[in-house]
Amino acid sequence: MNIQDVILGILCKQPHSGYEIKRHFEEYFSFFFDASFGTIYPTLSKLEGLNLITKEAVRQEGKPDKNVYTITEAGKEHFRSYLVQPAEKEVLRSDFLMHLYFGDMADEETMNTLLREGLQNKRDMYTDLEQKMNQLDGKLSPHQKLCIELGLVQYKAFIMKLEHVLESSGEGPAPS
Amino acid sequence: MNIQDVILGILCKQPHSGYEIKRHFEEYFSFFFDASFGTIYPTLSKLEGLNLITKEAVRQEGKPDKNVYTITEAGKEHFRSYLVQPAEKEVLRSDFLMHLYFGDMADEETMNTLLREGLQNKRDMYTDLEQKMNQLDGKLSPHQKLCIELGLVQYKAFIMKLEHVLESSGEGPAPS
DNA sequence: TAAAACATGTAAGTAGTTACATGATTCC
DNA sequence: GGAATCATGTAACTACTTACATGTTTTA
Repeated sequence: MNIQDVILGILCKQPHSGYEIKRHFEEYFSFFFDASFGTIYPTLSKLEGLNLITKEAVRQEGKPDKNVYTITEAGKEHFRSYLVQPAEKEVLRSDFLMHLYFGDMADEETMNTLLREGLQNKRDMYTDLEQKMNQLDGKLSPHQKLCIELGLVQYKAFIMKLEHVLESSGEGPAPS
Repeated sequence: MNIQDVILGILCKQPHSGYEIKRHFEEYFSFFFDASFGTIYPTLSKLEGLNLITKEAVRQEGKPDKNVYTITEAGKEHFRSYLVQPAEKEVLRSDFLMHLYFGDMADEETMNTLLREGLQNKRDMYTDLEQKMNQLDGKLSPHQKLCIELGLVQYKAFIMKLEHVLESSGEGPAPS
């Protein structure tokens, strides 16, 4: 998986500008993928050069003009070949877990802060994702809904485990 | 968090060669961090140049010689300053979820394979991690054990959700 | 009139991977 | 003698991020 595949996937459904693609990343799958404008725009140029998408300038009222990209038949074919490949290994990079792993070298105060902030952070992520699912409910395919639900159950498991640990460590109940 | 911090953290406990550091990555935290030899060796040279670690050639019997690196006081100080920083945002990159998200564009057979392979993959990861925890039980600090447990509960939640989905999709019970 | 949102793009740098290259030593 | 493991390193490349640069339009 690289950004090219993801952009082609988004454009399969309907044409979008680079700005809209970035919004799509944030709205629909920020929890398992992200990319910056610094990658999106050059990638769109590259895909256009490969004739996998075409560009069209669109004037807007009340907003600056935008470049809207449409996928070509070759682009769709390219995306289909991505889709039937086996999924690559999932990669997690967690600075929280790294801090926790080396926790014995830090003082108790630092570790308490780490755990509390880690817990609050996951609670916020859970709430955001849940809200997103409720807002988007009608627009989501069953597959897309499952994506979000898989995120939610994993967050929930993490939260419950950490709450349990904080509760039984003599710090009193973790505040909700 | 970058590789430098992680290597310094490992060397805080005891001196290691580059090869041993790679083994440590694989054994103790492959599920939330990884790095290749192509990064480890240049990073060790760089850390040595910064006087954060020192190198010593060690002859071994029955094995090739190795370069063993020891952390300096400056290196320890550097690592401590990493440890008290707030943890960076966790990053997940999941090709499985991306495939699932675009599932409507694939046929049923492809999606079934994806879900089954995704489930089996997580089950394998769960088993590996569980085995590791049991093997390492005596060597692990409570913090380190919690790291692994947080991994396990999240894997478990993913597995249970996917099993439930596969069971109720008329495909018969998912094989264990 | 300033901030926020919309919109596009580039340049420099970071942080890594993969593949290559080499060699010792052990075990089957 | 060949595979596996131990061991180190480099070169080319990939894939990004961050910061910079610019400009429009709306909203408070």
